[in-house]
Amino acid sequence: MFSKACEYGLRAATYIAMQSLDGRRVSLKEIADKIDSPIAFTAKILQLLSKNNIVESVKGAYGGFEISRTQMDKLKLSAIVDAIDGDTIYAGCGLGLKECNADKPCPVHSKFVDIRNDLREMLENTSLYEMTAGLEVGLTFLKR
Amino acid sequence: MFSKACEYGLRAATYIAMQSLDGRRVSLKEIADKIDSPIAFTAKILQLLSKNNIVESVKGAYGGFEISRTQMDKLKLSAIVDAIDGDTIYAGCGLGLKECNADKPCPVHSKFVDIRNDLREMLENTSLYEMTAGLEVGLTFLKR
DNA sequence: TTCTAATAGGATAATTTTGTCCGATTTAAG
DNA sequence: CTTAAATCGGACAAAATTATCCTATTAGAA
Ligand code: FES
Ligand code: FES
Repeated sequence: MFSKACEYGLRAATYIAMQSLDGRRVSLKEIADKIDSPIAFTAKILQLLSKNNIVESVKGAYGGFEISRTQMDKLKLSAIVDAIDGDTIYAGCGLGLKECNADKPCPVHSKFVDIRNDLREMLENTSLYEMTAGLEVGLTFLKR
Repeated sequence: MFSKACEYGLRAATYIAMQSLDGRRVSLKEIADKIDSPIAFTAKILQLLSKNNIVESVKGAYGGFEISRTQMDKLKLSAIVDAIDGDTIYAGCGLGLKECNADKPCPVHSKFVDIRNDLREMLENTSLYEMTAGLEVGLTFLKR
């Protein structure tokens, strides 16, 4: 569904948000450990999220990553997916035609757009703050 | 969403089904041309579909690929996706945890399963025969 | 029987994605 | 000022996916 990079990005942002709620800035090392991701690869993804103003990065000693309380309310999952995977999910045709195009649709188009729209709506309506809700009380997990 | 291989497989099977409706057995070359796919790669995919009894292959001169009328009614898109991409779509977690597991769900699990189930149902309920309907009358396309 | 056109299948190559390494830079503490 | 801990960023490496090439095999037709 999403690329590995995007999956790591979603998990990382969620973990940062959760810790930011407690006022804790977190390091790359801690993030990679808590979401079970390759550390150097995760660094690249966090750089990208930082450039897209999705997470805030602080360099130097005692630095790390954080997300402000107001940001994690406004920030939807779609922003993260857009930043990492681009619009392939929304624009791509289910059968792999160059782009999805209702004027010259592929045979699954009408059924596929419904599913894709549901996915899009879910991503656009789910905030990072919501993502943290179950995590804190141990109902949901970012690693097993 | 699907791998390139799977997209080619779905398009190829659909084209074969459509031609089989007219009693025409089609060659690899024709298929690749009509669905705009790399010929040798498409050959691999058709081998796989043939081994999984999704298409029938006939070797030698005047050979090619075909799908019987009864088969294209029974055959659902899910069979093709299963054969090529396996169960990653159904079993995979939206955030990339090892497997999707309701007992230790990720933060998007509850929302994600609904979308994934819709996709699964669509694939399981759409027959290859249905796929050919719009194609013959020029309402849908396998290439642009 | 021989020729020809087709799929089968193994080996290999190119590309993309994923992942690692290392030095540069930044920043706070001592 | 020096040191230590952290991100940044470029180069590189590994793995997976996509794509190509070539030979073997098959089977119909002349
Ligand atoms: S054209 Fe294929 S999904 Fe829209
Ligand atoms: S556990 Fe993540 S989608 Fe089910």
